[in-house]
Amino acid sequence: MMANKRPGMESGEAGEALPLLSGRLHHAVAQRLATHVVNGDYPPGHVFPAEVEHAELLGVSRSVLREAFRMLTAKGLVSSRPKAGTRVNERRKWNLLDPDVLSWQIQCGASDEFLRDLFELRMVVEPQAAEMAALRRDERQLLDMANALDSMERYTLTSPKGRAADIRFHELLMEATRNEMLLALSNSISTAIASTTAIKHGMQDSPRDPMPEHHALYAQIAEGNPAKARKAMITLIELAHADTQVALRR
Amino acid sequence: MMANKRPGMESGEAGEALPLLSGRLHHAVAQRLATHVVNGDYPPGHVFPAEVEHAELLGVSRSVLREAFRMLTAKGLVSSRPKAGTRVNERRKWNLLDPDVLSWQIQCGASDEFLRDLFELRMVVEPQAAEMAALRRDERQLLDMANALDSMERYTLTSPKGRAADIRFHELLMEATRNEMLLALSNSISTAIASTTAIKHGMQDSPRDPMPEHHALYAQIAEGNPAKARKAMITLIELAHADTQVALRR
DNA sequence: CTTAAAAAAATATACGATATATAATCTGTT
DNA sequence: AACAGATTATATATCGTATATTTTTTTAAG
Repeated sequence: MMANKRPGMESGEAGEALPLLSGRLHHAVAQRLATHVVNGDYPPGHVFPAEVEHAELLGVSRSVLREAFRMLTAKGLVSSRPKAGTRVNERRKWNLLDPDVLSWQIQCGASDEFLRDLFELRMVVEPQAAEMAALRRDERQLLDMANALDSMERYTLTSPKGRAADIRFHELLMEATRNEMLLALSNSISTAIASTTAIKHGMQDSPRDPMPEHHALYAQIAEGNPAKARKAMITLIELAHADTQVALRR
Repeated sequence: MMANKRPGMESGEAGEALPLLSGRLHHAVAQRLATHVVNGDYPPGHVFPAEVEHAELLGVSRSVLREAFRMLTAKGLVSSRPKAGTRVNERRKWNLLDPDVLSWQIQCGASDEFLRDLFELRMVVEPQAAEMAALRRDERQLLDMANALDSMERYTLTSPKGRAADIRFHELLMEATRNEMLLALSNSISTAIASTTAIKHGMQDSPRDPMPEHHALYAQIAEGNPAKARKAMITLIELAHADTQVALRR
Protein backbone atom coordinates (compact mmCIF):
# COMPACT_ATOMS: atom_id res chain seq x y z
CA MET A 1 0.00 0.00 0.00
CA MET A 2 3.05 2.26 0.14
CA ALA A 3 4.48 4.28 -2.71
CA ASN A 4 7.07 2.75 -4.95
CA LYS A 5 10.33 2.07 -3.25
CA ARG A 6 13.12 4.09 -4.69
CA PRO A 7 16.24 1.95 -4.47
CA GLY A 8 19.00 3.72 -2.63
CA MET A 9 16.80 6.56 -1.48
CA GLU A 10 15.42 6.99 2.00
CA SER A 11 11.69 7.18 1.44
CA GLY A 12 9.85 10.48 1.40
CA GLU A 13 12.68 12.77 2.39
CA ALA A 14 12.17 15.60 -0.08
CA GLY A 15 8.64 15.92 -1.49
CA GLU A 16 6.04 17.35 0.87
CA ALA A 17 3.30 14.79 0.51
CA LEU A 18 2.57 12.99 -2.76
CA PRO A 19 1.24 9.73 -1.30
CA LEU A 20 -1.28 9.14 -4.11
CA LEU A 21 -1.59 5.98 -6.12
CA SER A 22 1.44 3.77 -6.18
CA GLY A 23 1.94 2.22 -9.58
CA ARG A 24 1.23 5.40 -11.46
CA LEU A 25 3.45 8.02 -10.05
CA HIS A 26 3.87 9.85 -13.33
CA HIS A 27 0.12 10.18 -13.61
CA ALA A 28 -0.11 11.61 -10.14
CA VAL A 29 2.70 14.08 -10.81
CA ALA A 30 1.11 15.14 -14.09
CA GLN A 31 -2.22 15.72 -12.39
CA ARG A 32 -0.60 17.67 -9.60
CA LEU A 33 1.29 19.91 -12.02
CA ALA A 34 -1.73 20.31 -14.30
CA THR A 35 -3.84 21.41 -11.38
CA HIS A 36 -1.42 24.19 -10.59
CA VAL A 37 -1.32 25.21 -14.23
CA VAL A 38 -5.06 25.47 -14.85
CA ASN A 39 -5.40 26.96 -11.41
CA GLY A 40 -3.17 29.84 -12.35
CA ASP A 41 -0.46 29.14 -9.76
CA TYR A 42 1.84 28.66 -12.72
CA PRO A 43 0.57 31.27 -15.18
CA PRO A 44 1.32 31.20 -18.91
CA GLY A 45 4.97 32.01 -19.43
CA HIS A 46 6.03 30.48 -16.11
CA VAL A 47 9.27 28.57 -16.44
CA PHE A 48 9.67 25.42 -14.42
CA PRO A 49 12.94 24.79 -12.59
CA ALA A 50 15.56 22.76 -14.38
CA GLU A 51 14.69 19.11 -14.69
CA VAL A 52 17.21 17.94 -12.11
CA GLU A 53 16.26 20.40 -9.40
CA HIS A 54 12.55 20.13 -10.11
CA ALA A 55 12.71 16.36 -9.79
CA GLU A 56 14.34 16.43 -6.39
CA LEU A 57 12.04 19.26 -5.34
CA LEU A 58 9.08 16.97 -5.97
CA GLY A 59 10.89 13.94 -4.63
CA VAL A 60 10.61 11.89 -7.79
CA SER A 61 13.05 10.72 -10.39
CA ARG A 62 13.71 12.68 -13.55
CA SER A 63 12.19 9.94 -15.69
CA VAL A 64 8.90 10.20 -13.88
CA LEU A 65 8.93 13.96 -14.16
CA ARG A 66 9.69 13.74 -17.87
CA GLU A 67 6.80 11.35 -18.45
CA ALA A 68 4.50 13.64 -16.53
CA PHE A 69 5.55 16.57 -18.69
CA ARG A 70 4.96 14.47 -21.80
CA MET A 71 1.32 14.17 -20.79
CA LEU A 72 1.00 17.89 -20.25
CA THR A 73 2.78 18.53 -23.53
CA ALA A 74 0.37 16.21 -25.31
CA LYS A 75 -2.50 18.27 -23.94
CA GLY A 76 -0.89 21.53 -24.99
CA LEU A 77 -0.44 22.88 -21.46
CA VAL A 78 3.34 23.22 -21.62
CA SER A 79 6.15 23.05 -24.12
CA SER A 80 9.88 22.70 -23.69
CA ARG A 81 13.05 23.42 -25.57
CA PRO A 82 16.68 22.97 -24.61
CA LYS A 83 18.18 25.89 -22.78
CA ALA A 84 14.83 27.70 -22.66
CA GLY A 85 13.42 25.18 -20.23
CA THR A 86 9.86 23.95 -19.86
CA ARG A 87 7.24 26.66 -19.72
CA VAL A 88 3.47 27.05 -19.45
CA ASN A 89 1.80 27.78 -22.78
CA GLU A 90 -0.72 30.51 -23.39
CA ARG A 91 -4.31 29.42 -22.91
CA ARG A 92 -4.95 29.52 -26.64
CA LYS A 93 -2.54 26.60 -27.03
CA TRP A 94 -4.33 24.43 -24.46
CA ASN A 95 -6.55 21.56 -25.61
CA LEU A 96 -9.53 22.92 -23.72
CA LEU A 97 -11.77 20.15 -24.99
CA ASP A 98 -9.55 17.38 -23.73
CA PRO A 99 -11.54 15.46 -21.12
CA ASP A 100 -8.75 15.71 -18.56
CA VAL A 101 -8.21 19.41 -19.08
CA LEU A 102 -11.94 19.97 -18.71
CA SER A 103 -12.17 18.00 -15.50
CA TRP A 104 -9.05 19.66 -14.07
CA GLN A 105 -10.60 23.04 -14.68
CA ILE A 106 -13.74 22.00 -12.88
CA GLN A 107 -11.81 20.54 -9.98
CA CYS A 108 -9.95 23.82 -9.59
CA GLY A 109 -13.19 25.68 -9.14
CA ALA A 110 -14.79 26.51 -12.46
CA SER A 111 -14.89 30.23 -13.10
CA ASP A 112 -18.03 32.00 -14.27
CA GLU A 113 -16.52 32.47 -17.72
CA PHE A 114 -15.72 28.78 -17.93
CA LEU A 115 -19.29 27.77 -17.14
CA ARG A 116 -20.68 30.36 -19.51
CA ASP A 117 -18.47 29.11 -22.35
CA LEU A 118 -19.28 25.52 -21.59
CA PHE A 119 -23.02 25.97 -21.64
CA GLU A 120 -22.82 28.13 -24.70
CA LEU A 121 -20.97 25.33 -26.46
CA ARG A 122 -23.61 22.87 -25.33
CA MET A 123 -26.27 25.16 -26.68
CA VAL A 124 -24.53 25.26 -30.04
CA VAL A 125 -23.92 21.54 -30.34
CA GLU A 126 -26.52 19.54 -28.52
CA PRO A 127 -29.84 20.84 -29.88
CA GLN A 128 -28.57 20.17 -33.37
CA ALA A 129 -27.30 16.78 -32.25
CA ALA A 130 -30.67 15.92 -30.76
CA GLU A 131 -32.27 16.75 -34.08
CA MET A 132 -29.84 14.54 -35.96
CA ALA A 133 -30.27 11.72 -33.48
CA ALA A 134 -34.03 11.83 -33.89
CA LEU A 135 -33.59 11.29 -37.60
CA ARG A 136 -30.94 8.59 -37.50
CA ARG A 137 -31.45 6.40 -34.43
CA ASP A 138 -32.18 2.74 -35.07
CA GLU A 139 -34.43 0.26 -33.26
CA ARG A 140 -31.85 -0.94 -30.78
CA GLN A 141 -30.90 2.58 -29.80
CA LEU A 142 -34.55 3.49 -29.35
CA LEU A 143 -34.99 0.53 -27.06
CA ASP A 144 -31.89 1.38 -25.01
CA MET A 145 -33.05 4.96 -24.67
CA ALA A 146 -36.41 3.76 -23.42
CA ASN A 147 -34.65 1.66 -20.81
CA ALA A 148 -32.56 4.59 -19.66
CA LEU A 149 -35.75 6.64 -19.44
CA ASP A 150 -37.28 3.98 -17.22
CA SER A 151 -34.29 4.10 -14.88
CA MET A 152 -34.57 7.85 -14.69
CA GLU A 153 -38.23 7.52 -13.85
CA ARG A 154 -37.40 5.29 -10.90
CA TYR A 155 -34.45 7.21 -9.50
CA THR A 156 -33.62 10.89 -9.10
CA LEU A 157 -30.56 12.80 -10.17
CA THR A 158 -29.44 12.86 -6.56
CA SER A 159 -28.85 9.12 -6.58
CA PRO A 160 -25.87 7.54 -8.33
CA LYS A 161 -28.19 5.34 -10.39
CA GLY A 162 -30.13 8.34 -11.56
CA ARG A 163 -27.00 10.14 -12.62
CA ALA A 164 -25.70 7.02 -14.36
CA ALA A 165 -28.92 6.77 -16.34
CA ASP A 166 -28.66 10.46 -17.18
CA ILE A 167 -25.18 10.01 -18.59
CA ARG A 168 -26.20 6.84 -20.36
CA PHE A 169 -29.07 8.61 -22.08
CA HIS A 170 -26.78 11.37 -23.24
CA GLU A 171 -24.31 8.85 -24.57
CA LEU A 172 -26.98 6.96 -26.45
CA LEU A 173 -28.28 10.15 -27.94
CA MET A 174 -24.88 11.16 -29.26
CA GLU A 175 -24.23 7.67 -30.52
CA ALA A 176 -27.47 7.92 -32.46
CA THR A 177 -26.16 10.94 -34.36
CA ARG A 178 -23.80 8.47 -36.07
CA ASN A 179 -21.05 11.05 -35.98
CA GLU A 180 -17.93 9.99 -34.12
CA MET A 181 -16.67 13.50 -33.57
CA LEU A 182 -19.96 14.79 -32.29
CA LEU A 183 -19.89 11.82 -29.94
CA ALA A 184 -16.37 12.62 -28.78
CA LEU A 185 -17.18 16.27 -28.25
CA SER A 186 -20.34 15.60 -26.35
CA ASN A 187 -18.74 12.94 -24.23
CA SER A 188 -16.05 15.40 -23.18
CA ILE A 189 -18.68 17.91 -22.25
CA SER A 190 -20.95 15.52 -20.45
CA THR A 191 -18.05 14.13 -18.46
CA ALA A 192 -17.40 17.65 -17.31
CA ILE A 193 -21.08 18.17 -16.61
CA ALA A 194 -21.17 14.95 -14.65
CA SER A 195 -18.35 16.18 -12.43
CA THR A 196 -20.25 19.40 -11.95
CA THR A 197 -23.47 17.71 -10.95
CA ALA A 198 -21.47 15.29 -8.82
CA ILE A 199 -20.03 18.24 -6.96
CA LYS A 200 -23.46 19.78 -6.79
CA HIS A 201 -25.23 16.75 -5.40
CA GLY A 202 -22.27 15.54 -3.42
CA MET A 203 -21.43 18.71 -1.54
CA GLN A 204 -24.99 19.67 -0.81
CA ASP A 205 -27.75 17.21 -1.56
CA SER A 206 -30.26 19.51 -3.11
CA PRO A 207 -33.59 19.55 -1.25
CA ARG A 208 -35.79 19.68 -4.33
CA ASP A 209 -36.21 16.80 -6.75
CA PRO A 210 -35.01 17.85 -10.20
CA MET A 211 -36.41 14.91 -12.09
CA PRO A 212 -40.09 15.42 -12.98
CA GLU A 213 -39.70 18.33 -15.39
CA HIS A 214 -36.55 16.79 -16.88
CA HIS A 215 -38.22 13.51 -17.54
CA ALA A 216 -40.87 14.93 -19.82
CA LEU A 217 -38.16 16.66 -21.84
CA TYR A 218 -36.12 13.49 -22.19
CA ALA A 219 -39.21 11.70 -23.41
CA GLN A 220 -39.75 14.37 -26.06
CA ILE A 221 -36.15 14.00 -27.20
CA ALA A 222 -36.48 10.25 -27.50
CA GLU A 223 -39.77 10.49 -29.35
CA GLY A 224 -38.39 10.94 -32.86
CA ASN A 225 -39.70 14.32 -33.96
CA PRO A 226 -36.62 16.37 -34.92
CA ALA A 227 -38.03 19.82 -34.25
CA LYS A 228 -39.53 18.73 -30.96
CA ALA A 229 -36.29 17.07 -29.88
CA ARG A 230 -34.38 20.22 -30.67
CA LYS A 231 -36.67 22.43 -28.62
CA ALA A 232 -36.73 20.02 -25.68
CA MET A 233 -32.94 19.87 -25.64
CA ILE A 234 -32.71 23.66 -25.56
CA THR A 235 -35.01 23.79 -22.56
CA LEU A 236 -33.06 21.02 -20.89
CA ILE A 237 -29.76 22.82 -21.24
CA GLU A 238 -31.27 26.03 -19.92
CA LEU A 239 -32.50 24.16 -16.87
CA ALA A 240 -29.12 22.54 -16.33
CA HIS A 241 -27.37 25.88 -16.63
CA ALA A 242 -29.61 27.50 -14.07
CA ASP A 243 -29.22 24.50 -11.77
CA THR A 244 -25.45 24.56 -11.95
CA GLN A 245 -25.32 28.28 -11.29
CA VAL A 246 -27.44 28.15 -8.16
CA ALA A 247 -25.47 25.13 -7.00
CA LEU A 248 -22.15 26.94 -7.28
CA ARG A 249 -23.54 30.04 -5.56
CA ARG A 250 -24.48 28.01 -2.51
CA MET B 1 22.09 16.80 -38.66
CA MET B 2 22.40 13.16 -37.68
CA ALA B 3 20.24 11.37 -35.18
CA ASN B 4 21.23 11.34 -31.55
CA LYS B 5 24.32 9.37 -30.79
CA ARG B 6 23.55 6.52 -28.52
CA PRO B 7 26.56 6.03 -26.27
CA GLY B 8 27.93 2.53 -26.61
CA MET B 9 25.63 1.63 -29.44
CA GLU B 10 26.66 1.31 -33.07
CA SER B 11 24.35 3.72 -34.81
CA GLY B 12 21.27 2.53 -36.65
CA GLU B 13 21.74 -1.19 -36.34
CA ALA B 14 18.25 -2.28 -35.39
CA GLY B 15 15.45 0.09 -36.44
CA GLU B 16 14.65 0.12 -40.16
CA ALA B 17 14.74 3.83 -40.81
CA LEU B 18 13.68 6.40 -38.22
CA PRO B 19 16.00 9.22 -39.27
CA LEU B 20 13.51 11.98 -38.41
CA LEU B 21 14.21 14.97 -36.23
CA SER B 22 17.08 14.62 -33.84
CA GLY B 23 16.32 16.17 -30.49
CA ARG B 24 12.81 14.86 -30.32
CA LEU B 25 12.99 11.17 -30.81
CA HIS B 26 10.08 10.42 -28.51
CA HIS B 27 7.88 12.70 -30.59
CA ALA B 28 8.90 10.94 -33.76
CA VAL B 29 8.26 7.53 -32.25
CA ALA B 30 4.88 8.63 -30.94
CA GLN B 31 3.90 9.93 -34.34
CA ARG B 32 5.06 6.78 -36.01
CA LEU B 33 3.09 4.57 -33.65
CA ALA B 34 0.05 6.83 -33.77
CA THR B 35 0.04 6.68 -37.53
CA HIS B 36 -0.15 2.91 -37.43
CA VAL B 37 -2.92 3.06 -34.84
CA VAL B 38 -5.22 5.49 -36.64
CA ASN B 39 -4.33 3.76 -39.86
CA GLY B 40 -5.71 0.47 -38.58
CA ASP B 41 -2.44 -1.46 -38.81
CA TYR B 42 -2.77 -1.84 -35.05
CA PRO B 43 -6.54 -2.23 -34.61
CA PRO B 44 -8.33 -1.69 -31.29
CA GLY B 45 -7.40 -4.52 -28.96
CA HIS B 46 -3.96 -4.99 -30.49
CA VAL B 47 -1.33 -5.67 -27.83
CA PHE B 48 2.12 -4.20 -28.35
CA PRO B 49 5.17 -6.36 -27.71
CA ALA B 50 6.74 -6.19 -24.29
CA GLU B 51 8.50 -2.93 -23.61
CA VAL B 52 12.01 -4.36 -23.83
CA GLU B 53 11.52 -6.18 -27.10
CA HIS B 54 9.52 -3.38 -28.63
CA ALA B 55 12.21 -0.87 -27.81
CA GLU B 56 14.96 -2.83 -29.47
CA LEU B 57 12.64 -3.62 -32.35
CA LEU B 58 12.32 0.09 -33.01
CA GLY B 59 15.95 0.73 -32.19
CA VAL B 60 15.29 3.18 -29.39
CA SER B 61 15.72 3.08 -25.65
CA ARG B 62 12.90 2.06 -23.35
CA SER B 63 12.71 5.57 -21.91
CA VAL B 64 11.96 7.03 -25.31
CA LEU B 65 9.38 4.38 -26.00
CA ARG B 66 7.74 4.99 -22.65
CA GLU B 67 7.53 8.73 -23.26
CA ALA B 68 6.05 8.11 -26.68
CA PHE B 69 3.38 5.88 -25.16
CA ARG B 70 2.65 8.56 -22.56
CA MET B 71 1.70 10.88 -25.40
CA LEU B 72 -0.56 8.29 -26.97
CA THR B 73 -2.07 7.53 -23.57
CA ALA B 74 -2.74 11.22 -23.03
CA LYS B 75 -4.64 11.29 -26.30
CA GLY B 76 -6.62 8.19 -25.41
CA LEU B 77 -5.21 6.03 -28.18
CA VAL B 78 -3.73 3.34 -25.93
CA SER B 79 -3.75 2.25 -22.32
CA SER B 80 -1.48 -0.05 -20.39
CA ARG B 81 -1.48 -2.19 -17.27
CA PRO B 82 1.18 -4.46 -15.81
CA LYS B 83 1.06 -7.98 -17.09
CA ALA B 84 -1.68 -7.17 -19.58
CA GLY B 85 0.66 -5.03 -21.67
CA THR B 86 -0.07 -1.93 -23.67
CA ARG B 87 -3.00 -2.14 -26.01
CA VAL B 88 -4.90 -0.02 -28.52
CA ASN B 89 -8.12 1.42 -27.15
CA GLU B 90 -11.47 1.30 -28.88
CA ARG B 91 -12.19 4.28 -31.07
CA ARG B 92 -14.74 5.63 -28.63
CA LYS B 93 -11.93 6.23 -26.15
CA TRP B 94 -9.84 8.26 -28.59
CA ASN B 95 -9.70 12.05 -28.28
CA LEU B 96 -10.87 12.53 -31.83
CA LEU B 97 -10.87 16.31 -31.47
CA ASP B 98 -7.26 16.48 -30.39
CA PRO B 99 -5.42 18.47 -33.06
CA ASP B 100 -2.76 15.80 -33.43
CA VAL B 101 -5.24 12.96 -33.69
CA LEU B 102 -7.14 14.90 -36.31
CA SER B 103 -4.06 15.61 -38.37
CA TRP B 104 -2.84 12.02 -38.06
CA GLN B 105 -6.12 10.81 -39.41
CA ILE B 106 -5.87 13.14 -42.36
CA GLN B 107 -2.28 12.14 -43.04
CA CYS B 108 -3.30 8.50 -43.11
CA GLY B 109 -5.77 9.20 -45.86
CA ALA B 110 -9.02 10.51 -44.50
CA SER B 111 -11.87 8.11 -45.04
CA ASP B 112 -15.20 9.19 -46.47
CA GLU B 113 -16.84 8.80 -43.08
CA PHE B 114 -14.19 10.95 -41.47
CA LEU B 115 -14.72 13.78 -43.93
CA ARG B 116 -18.47 13.49 -43.63
CA ASP B 117 -18.30 13.68 -39.84
CA LEU B 118 -15.87 16.56 -39.93
CA PHE B 119 -17.92 18.70 -42.24
CA GLU B 120 -21.08 17.86 -40.37
CA LEU B 121 -19.42 19.09 -37.20
CA ARG B 122 -18.35 22.26 -38.97
CA MET B 123 -21.90 22.72 -40.12
CA VAL B 124 -23.15 22.42 -36.57
CA VAL B 125 -20.63 24.72 -34.99
CA GLU B 126 -19.41 27.35 -37.40
CA PRO B 127 -22.63 28.97 -38.67
CA GLN B 128 -23.67 29.55 -35.08
CA ALA B 129 -20.18 30.81 -34.29
CA ALA B 130 -20.31 33.23 -37.20
CA GLU B 131 -23.57 34.57 -35.85
CA MET B 132 -22.11 35.04 -32.38
CA ALA B 133 -18.98 36.65 -33.77
CA ALA B 134 -21.04 39.15 -35.72
CA LEU B 135 -22.69 40.23 -32.50
CA ARG B 136 -19.62 40.36 -30.29
CA ARG B 137 -16.61 41.44 -32.31
CA ASP B 138 -14.95 44.67 -31.30
CA GLU B 139 -13.30 47.42 -33.34
CA ARG B 140 -9.83 45.93 -33.37
CA GLN B 141 -11.11 42.55 -34.46
CA LEU B 142 -13.14 44.18 -37.22
CA LEU B 143 -10.02 45.97 -38.43
CA ASP B 144 -7.93 42.79 -38.36
CA MET B 145 -10.60 40.93 -40.27
CA ALA B 146 -10.64 43.64 -42.88
CA ASN B 147 -6.89 43.29 -43.25
CA ALA B 148 -7.15 39.55 -43.65
CA LEU B 149 -9.84 40.12 -46.27
CA ASP B 150 -7.49 42.44 -48.15
CA SER B 151 -4.79 39.79 -48.18
CA MET B 152 -7.25 37.26 -49.50
CA GLU B 153 -8.24 39.67 -52.23
CA ARG B 154 -4.64 39.95 -53.37
CA TYR B 155 -3.69 36.28 -53.20
CA THR B 156 -5.47 33.04 -54.02
CA LEU B 157 -5.92 29.95 -51.91
CA THR B 158 -3.27 28.23 -54.01
CA SER B 159 -0.57 30.53 -52.61
CA PRO B 160 0.81 30.14 -49.08
CA LYS B 161 -0.05 33.76 -48.30
CA GLY B 162 -3.61 33.22 -49.38
CA ARG B 163 -3.97 30.16 -47.21
CA ALA B 164 -2.39 31.97 -44.27
CA ALA B 165 -4.91 34.77 -44.63
CA ASP B 166 -7.69 32.21 -44.84
CA ILE B 167 -6.61 30.59 -41.58
CA ARG B 168 -6.07 33.99 -40.00
CA PHE B 169 -9.59 35.06 -40.87
CA HIS B 170 -11.03 31.91 -39.39
CA GLU B 171 -9.02 32.42 -36.22
CA LEU B 172 -10.15 36.02 -35.86
CA LEU B 173 -13.73 34.98 -36.37
CA MET B 174 -13.60 32.41 -33.62
CA GLU B 175 -11.76 34.77 -31.34
CA ALA B 176 -14.59 37.23 -31.87
CA THR B 177 -17.08 34.74 -30.45
CA ARG B 178 -15.39 35.40 -27.09
CA ASN B 179 -15.75 31.75 -26.22
CA GLU B 180 -12.48 29.94 -25.49
CA MET B 181 -13.89 26.49 -26.10
CA LEU B 182 -15.50 27.39 -29.37
CA LEU B 183 -12.13 28.83 -30.33
CA ALA B 184 -10.33 25.65 -29.33
CA LEU B 185 -12.79 23.46 -31.19
CA SER B 186 -12.70 25.50 -34.32
CA ASN B 187 -8.93 25.78 -34.29
CA SER B 188 -8.66 22.01 -34.13
CA ILE B 189 -10.97 21.71 -37.08
CA SER B 190 -9.41 24.44 -39.14
CA THR B 191 -5.95 22.98 -38.57
CA ALA B 192 -7.26 19.76 -39.99
CA ILE B 193 -8.90 21.63 -42.85
CA ALA B 194 -5.67 23.46 -43.51
CA SER B 195 -3.83 20.16 -43.85
CA THR B 196 -6.54 19.02 -46.24
CA THR B 197 -6.32 22.07 -48.43
CA ALA B 198 -2.53 21.92 -48.21
CA ILE B 199 -2.70 18.39 -49.56
CA LYS B 200 -5.21 19.53 -52.14
CA HIS B 201 -3.23 22.48 -53.41
CA GLY B 202 0.13 20.89 -52.84
CA MET B 203 -0.44 17.59 -54.63
CA GLN B 204 -2.27 19.09 -57.55
CA ASP B 205 -2.38 22.82 -57.93
CA SER B 206 -6.00 23.23 -58.86
CA PRO B 207 -6.49 24.92 -62.23
CA ARG B 208 -9.42 27.06 -61.23
CA ASP B 209 -9.18 29.99 -58.88
CA PRO B 210 -11.33 29.33 -55.81
CA MET B 211 -11.18 32.84 -54.43
CA PRO B 212 -13.75 35.12 -56.06
CA GLU B 213 -16.90 33.43 -54.81
CA HIS B 214 -15.33 32.80 -51.41
CA HIS B 215 -14.34 36.39 -51.01
CA ALA B 216 -17.87 37.73 -51.25
CA LEU B 217 -18.95 35.26 -48.59
CA TYR B 218 -16.13 36.25 -46.25
CA ALA B 219 -17.12 39.87 -46.67
CA GLN B 220 -20.69 39.05 -45.71
CA ILE B 221 -19.47 37.23 -42.62
CA ALA B 222 -17.35 40.18 -41.57
CA GLU B 223 -20.14 42.65 -42.21
CA GLY B 224 -21.85 42.36 -38.85
CA ASN B 225 -25.34 41.13 -39.69
CA PRO B 226 -25.83 37.90 -37.67
CA ALA B 227 -28.35 36.24 -39.96
CA LYS B 228 -26.38 37.12 -43.06
CA ALA B 229 -23.15 35.88 -41.51
CA ARG B 230 -24.79 32.59 -40.63
CA LYS B 231 -26.07 32.01 -44.14
CA ALA B 232 -22.78 32.96 -45.73
CA MET B 233 -20.90 30.56 -43.47
CA ILE B 234 -23.22 27.72 -44.41
CA THR B 235 -22.60 28.34 -48.09
CA LEU B 236 -18.88 28.58 -47.47
CA ILE B 237 -18.74 25.24 -45.70
CA GLU B 238 -20.75 23.61 -48.47
CA LEU B 239 -18.28 24.93 -51.01
CA ALA B 240 -15.33 23.71 -48.96
CA HIS B 241 -16.88 20.28 -48.58
CA ALA B 242 -17.47 19.94 -52.31
CA ASP B 243 -13.95 21.19 -53.00
CA THR B 244 -12.35 18.72 -50.64
CA GLN B 245 -14.32 15.84 -52.04
CA VAL B 246 -13.37 16.48 -55.66
CA ALA B 247 -9.77 17.05 -54.54
CA LEU B 248 -9.57 13.66 -52.83
CA ARG B 249 -11.20 11.91 -55.79
CA ARG B 250 -8.42 13.17 -58.10
C1' DC C 1 31.25 51.41 -31.85
C1' DT C 2 29.03 47.88 -34.40
C1' DT C 3 28.72 43.43 -36.23
C1' DA C 4 29.78 38.71 -36.90
C1' DA C 5 31.82 34.58 -35.54
C1' DA C 6 33.30 31.48 -31.96
C1' DA C 7 33.23 29.64 -27.34
C1' DA C 8 30.69 28.54 -23.22
C1' DA C 9 26.99 27.32 -20.39
C1' DA C 10 22.54 25.71 -19.32
C1' DT C 11 19.12 22.60 -20.34
C1' DA C 12 16.47 19.08 -22.46
C1' DT C 13 17.12 14.71 -24.52
C1' DA C 14 18.77 9.96 -24.72
C1' DC C 15 20.88 5.47 -23.27
C1' DG C 16 21.62 1.48 -20.17
C1' DA C 17 21.40 -1.29 -16.02
C1' DT C 18 18.76 -2.55 -12.28
C1' DA C 19 15.09 -2.87 -8.75
C1' DT C 20 10.12 -3.01 -7.44
C1' DA C 21 5.03 -3.41 -7.95
C1' DT C 22 1.22 -5.49 -10.03
C1' DA C 23 -1.82 -8.67 -11.91
C1' DA C 24 -2.55 -12.87 -14.56
C1' DT C 25 -1.57 -17.72 -14.52
C1' DC C 26 -0.21 -21.90 -12.84
C1' DT C 27 -0.04 -25.28 -8.99
C1' DG C 28 -1.03 -27.69 -5.04
C1' DT C 29 -4.11 -28.47 -1.31
C1' DT C 30 -8.60 -28.78 0.87
C1' DA D 1 -14.39 -28.36 -7.94
C1' DA D 2 -12.77 -24.31 -5.41
C1' DC D 3 -9.67 -21.61 -3.06
C1' DA D 4 -4.86 -20.15 -1.51
C1' DG D 5 -0.24 -19.57 -2.49
C1' DA D 6 3.82 -19.45 -5.74
C1' DT D 7 5.36 -18.13 -10.25
C1' DT D 8 5.96 -15.19 -13.96
C1' DA D 9 5.57 -11.58 -17.22
C1' DT D 10 4.99 -6.92 -17.60
C1' DA D 11 4.80 -2.12 -16.55
C1' DT D 12 6.73 1.15 -13.43
C1' DA D 13 10.46 3.60 -11.10
C1' DT D 14 15.33 5.04 -10.05
C1' DC D 15 20.22 6.20 -10.92
C1' DG D 16 24.32 7.49 -13.44
C1' DT D 17 26.06 9.22 -17.41
C1' DA D 18 26.49 10.92 -22.20
C1' DT D 19 24.95 13.85 -26.13
C1' DA D 20 22.48 17.58 -28.65
C1' DT D 21 20.64 21.98 -28.95
C1' DT D 22 20.01 26.62 -28.16
C1' DT D 23 20.71 30.80 -25.68
C1' DT D 24 24.11 33.67 -23.84
C1' DT D 25 28.57 35.45 -23.53
C1' DT D 26 32.87 36.36 -25.25
C1' DT D 27 36.05 37.45 -28.70
C1' DA D 28 37.69 39.21 -32.93
C1' DA D 29 37.27 41.80 -37.04
C1' DG D 30 35.57 45.72 -39.62
